Parts: sequence; C-alpha cells; structure tokens
Amino acid sequence: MGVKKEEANFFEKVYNVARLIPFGRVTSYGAIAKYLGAARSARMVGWAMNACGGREDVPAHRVVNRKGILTGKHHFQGTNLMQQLLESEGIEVVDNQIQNLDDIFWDPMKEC
DNA sequence: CCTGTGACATAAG
DNA sequence: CCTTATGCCACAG
Repeated sequence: MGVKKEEANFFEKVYNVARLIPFGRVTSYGAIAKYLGAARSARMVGWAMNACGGREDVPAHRVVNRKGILTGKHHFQGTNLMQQLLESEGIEVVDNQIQNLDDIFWDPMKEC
C-alpha cells in the first residue's frame, strides 16, 4: 500500500544522501555512490541528479566530481547558477572549481 | 534481452 | 591539469 509507487530505490537513496549534505559543504558523486554500496555507479548518481528536476530539496549544486569541479553546472538553468549557490553558502569557487575542497568536503559515511 | 545513455572514476600518454 | 580510452552500472524504451 502507499499512495504512490516507490520510485527507483537507487535514485531515492541518492536524493536522500544529497539532502543530508550540510550547509556550506560539498561531496562527490563517487562518495555518494560508495555510500549506497555502488561505488562503481558514480555515473548513476549524476544521472539521478539529472532526474531531480522536481526535487527542490535536492541540493545538486553541493555535489561535484572528485576534483571539486562543477561538472554539472551546465545542467543548471543559469550558466553560473551552480557557482552562485555555492558562493552563497560561503564556498569559494574559482574557474568552476571549488577551493579548500579538503576543508569543506563532506563524506556521508564519515558522518554516519 | 538488447541498446543507448550518462552531472564519474581511473589509467595512460 | 589536459585529452583519450575503458569500465562500470542502473534505468528507459
């Protein structure tokens, strides 16, 4: 029972973890994938984000690749929207790359 | 079942 | 860090 069918569990997990990302912190697709038990499916994490269109609660802008580069900024509405959101949280972003990454990097498994 | 896809990760040059 | 290539895996059709 349930008013609506449960969507792809994998996607839901990705959204769930993304929501756990604290303010002013970022994580990588691989970290999320690994937390889900599918470290080799990091691409799916990004793809799940692509499907997060109606997921306003999913701070996709806090999810970057391993280099801390805003690889997915092109998927946001604005050309610099993703960077603006990060800077709005006190994160330094230069040339589409997050600065002080080691200082603001948030690992889901480290917090859990 | 097969094919295409994709916002990654890793290796090699 | 760059490009190129390969792997990898969940999902849509």
